[in-house]
Amino acid sequence: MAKSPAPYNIHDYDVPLTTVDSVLFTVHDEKLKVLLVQRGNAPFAGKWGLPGGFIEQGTDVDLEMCAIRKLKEKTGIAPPYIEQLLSQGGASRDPRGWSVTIVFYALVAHVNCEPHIDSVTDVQWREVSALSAKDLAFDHGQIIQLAHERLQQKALYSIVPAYALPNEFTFTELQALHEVIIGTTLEKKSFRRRIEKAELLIDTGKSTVARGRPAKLYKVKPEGRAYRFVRNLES
Amino acid sequence: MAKSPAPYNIHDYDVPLTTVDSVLFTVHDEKLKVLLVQRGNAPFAGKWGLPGGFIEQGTDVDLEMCAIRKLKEKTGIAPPYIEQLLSQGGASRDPRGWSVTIVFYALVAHVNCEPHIDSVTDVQWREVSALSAKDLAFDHGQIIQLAHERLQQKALYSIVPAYALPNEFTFTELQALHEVIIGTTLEKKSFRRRIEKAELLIDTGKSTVARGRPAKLYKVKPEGRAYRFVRNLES
DNA sequence: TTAGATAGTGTCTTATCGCCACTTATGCGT
DNA sequence: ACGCATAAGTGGCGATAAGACACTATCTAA
Repeated sequence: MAKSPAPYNIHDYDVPLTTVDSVLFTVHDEKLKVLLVQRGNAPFAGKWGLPGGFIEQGTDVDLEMCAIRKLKEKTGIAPPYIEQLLSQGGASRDPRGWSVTIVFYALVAHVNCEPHIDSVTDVQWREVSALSAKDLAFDHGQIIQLAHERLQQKALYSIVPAYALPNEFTFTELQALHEVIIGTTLEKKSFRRRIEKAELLIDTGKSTVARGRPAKLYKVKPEGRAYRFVRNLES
Repeated sequence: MAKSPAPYNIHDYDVPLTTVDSVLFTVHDEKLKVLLVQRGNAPFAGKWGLPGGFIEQGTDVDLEMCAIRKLKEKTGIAPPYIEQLLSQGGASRDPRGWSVTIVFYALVAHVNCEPHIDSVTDVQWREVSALSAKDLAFDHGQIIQLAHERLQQKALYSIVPAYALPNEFTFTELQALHEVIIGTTLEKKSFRRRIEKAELLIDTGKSTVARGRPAKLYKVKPEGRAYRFVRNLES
């Protein structure tokens, strides 16, 4: 327990193996998907797990920046939305010993990272409803389920899921997205009333051109990003 | 980056100084209070901070159990309610280097730990509204504020604050507690409607004896503890 | 010009919430 | 013993919000 102030030695403390992982969601083909990475090293080599890893003490200024760095490496871009989910830690979740993971969940538009992901083989979008916890590394199956439940709450009470859409989107697209996340249909009028009351969207003035009546295009208000925002990809 | 499976050496990894801290709330004299501990060692020796510390890898099975152990050491009992708040981590929050703290918040009835705390000098209940962030160790002032905000949400939408009361309590006591937490008054009828609809309380059949009409005594349903519960102190 | 398709609105009904007065049940002072 | 002060608990009205669903609006394609 000798403790000289300046020279800090990690061996003075009973410190667990600490990592940062993220559950990155997107929606494609009307299905909710999550980004998984095939592990190259033990433990769980060859299995698929969440993107993440060790903190780089010289690079990462805080936990969120660490999570963003890892996601950027795997997808090519920083996600427009990220938030801390929870931390899991215990003696038995990693065969190497006591470990802790700080988990974030994040959203990204599928189109914005498709090219980068298509170019590698060890990173894939996987449908959430088709995942089996026992096929995943560590306790990542359970963590994904927790993240999904949190995202479902967000879909019911906020417009956070909008960050899984391109910058400009229609009301109908947003509703369809929310429906995919929560797994049921929503009333059109009620949905619109709720979103309008929140006043978190800006009418861009533009409209879609397609079969049927044109739909107004909206984007998320910058102030709507009261939660910590990451990077502004809009013009 | 050499990685032999079995022998695990902490120095192979860039691991931060990881600790577990808790924000333990109670209510006494119609004021919301939080448990603080005076630090004996550097950094911030002499300053007051949250109860917590390093994980004991041989003792603690997971993060929550670690938090409970620390609280038991300081108060003499395990809190009837505890939940993870968030994790803070960064390069500059601890002068010793990159550090992470996993923070829990918890509730306890003041009467249940008063004797133990009165017997020591380095543990105190401190009024939340009278705290100044700059007088506290690390970023603990900011963390307490976040915990308070979370508790306020719980007071508006759940009966979690009930765990800061003795096992049996009246509706009026519960309402007064919620009012202290959120800092405003609540409508009696609306409050009762909300609590009754949730069906999380059991009528004990007993009543108070005092001036005025006797009040029914309730306790929290065991199933009301859908959130992870800690220890059942009731008979 | 019209049918089909999709966007967006009007409006009735139903549930919920804030509000406040009223009733109920006790202790206590005289 | 009686009524008054005190605190618990309820009734009920009007405002607001939420669900349901038919209706209108505006485009493309043939």
